[in-house]
Amino acid sequence: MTQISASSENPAERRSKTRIQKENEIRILLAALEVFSENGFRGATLDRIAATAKMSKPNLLYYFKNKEEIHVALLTDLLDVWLAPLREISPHGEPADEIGSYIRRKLESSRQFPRESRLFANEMLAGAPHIGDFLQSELKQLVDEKAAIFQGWIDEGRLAPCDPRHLLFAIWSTTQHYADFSVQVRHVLGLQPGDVSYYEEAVSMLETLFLGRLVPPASTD
Amino acid sequence: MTQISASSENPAERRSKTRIQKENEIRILLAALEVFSENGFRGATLDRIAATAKMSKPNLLYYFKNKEEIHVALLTDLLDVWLAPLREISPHGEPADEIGSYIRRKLESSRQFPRESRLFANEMLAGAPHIGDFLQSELKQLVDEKAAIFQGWIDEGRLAPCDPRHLLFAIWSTTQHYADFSVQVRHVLGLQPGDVSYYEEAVSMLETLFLGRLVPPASTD
DNA sequence: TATCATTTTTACCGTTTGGTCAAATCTCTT
DNA sequence: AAGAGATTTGACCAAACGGTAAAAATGATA
Repeated sequence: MTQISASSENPAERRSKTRIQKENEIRILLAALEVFSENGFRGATLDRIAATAKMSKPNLLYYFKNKEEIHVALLTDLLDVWLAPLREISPHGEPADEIGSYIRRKLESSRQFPRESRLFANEMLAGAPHIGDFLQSELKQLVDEKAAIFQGWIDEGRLAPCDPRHLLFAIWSTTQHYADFSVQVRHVLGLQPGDVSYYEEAVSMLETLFLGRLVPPASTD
Repeated sequence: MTQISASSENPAERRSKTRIQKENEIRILLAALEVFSENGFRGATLDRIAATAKMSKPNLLYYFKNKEEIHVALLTDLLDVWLAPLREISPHGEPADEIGSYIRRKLESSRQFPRESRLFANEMLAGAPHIGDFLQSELKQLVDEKAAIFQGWIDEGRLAPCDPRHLLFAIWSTTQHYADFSVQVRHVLGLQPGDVSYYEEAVSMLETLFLGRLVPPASTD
């Protein structure tokens, strides 16, 4: 159903979680994901989360001590999902293979977890008040590491000279766009609300863009 | 200072706007842009907007009859800014020139109007409740028109075969990313809060990506 | 089935929110 | 300098907000 892990520890000092506790924490996190990802932290309300979870507000607060704790629990789960595709980039493969499969993993992640992607986007737009530290430490470190791999390829002439970190930005933005701006994508393509058929076209476009030559040299005839 | 036009008509049936009216509407819209772009529509409050505009809340509501009217006024101004760079794409230029200058215009727009970009992004994440019509009609129409230009270039072999609308998505996402996710960009690059020096690198990266050949064919030696 | 811990609900609290109203103040014109 | 219209404010309201307390209901276990 989802990767949400119910890893909070609110009804504190409990040895192990009861059946009901595990179920309800997941129900709450799923509802909160829905609400936070659409309205951001400030725009979300406990009443809406409780209603979405089909649960009374005080009952919800029995499992999480306040609004922020729910948000943090969601973001914590999210960051693993976010980093996973990036970790897999290997220095040993061909640049085209590595970049290609990274794009496919990110697109797949967008398709599978659009709400998680929008949750992340909302946090960014708000200035990353809750995950600023993560961005500066964990993410920066991983980016530096992977950027070094790209730089190695550039030095060997296997990748066009470019700023590797900006290459990553380009991959992130193009792939996440299909989750974060799905409304726009659907409206422009004239698709129905639930329709996500555009993902196949997206794969093809981004492979052309990142791996092929989009614009051939101008002919002079 | 900005392109905000103070084009609302709230203190209704007034023939022409007074000096004070024009000034205050702009003050309000600037403050609202600040607040809406960070927190989205639901996350923004009239109190915060009023405080940012250094104005009492009832005074603010003297100029705009409610929260939504301010938001709509902002979005209306915004859509012109958003479309402007797209309108300029001409079928008569070289693909590389047209796409290249479109990218530069969009990046420049991101640098000049980051808050407008985030306002737009917030509206998308919330499911475009206020500009769904615009997306389906005006934007779709313009996209279809420009996509036809791209398709013409593809048919003439001057552009790699690809879905032109997805090419536009790729340009939008990569360029807007620098405004919408500027926090992430800065944290990953290790820059200070106000620093937007990365825009030059961005231009260079996106020109390589869209106009050059990023990944050369694998050598077999 | 009695017991105890867990879970859920009802009733509530103080604050914030979007918004109104009427009185007070200011600005512009004459 | 006076009057009319434009602007601003303080006081207020009902609803929504995040959150609490304690009792009631349920579940697990013996």
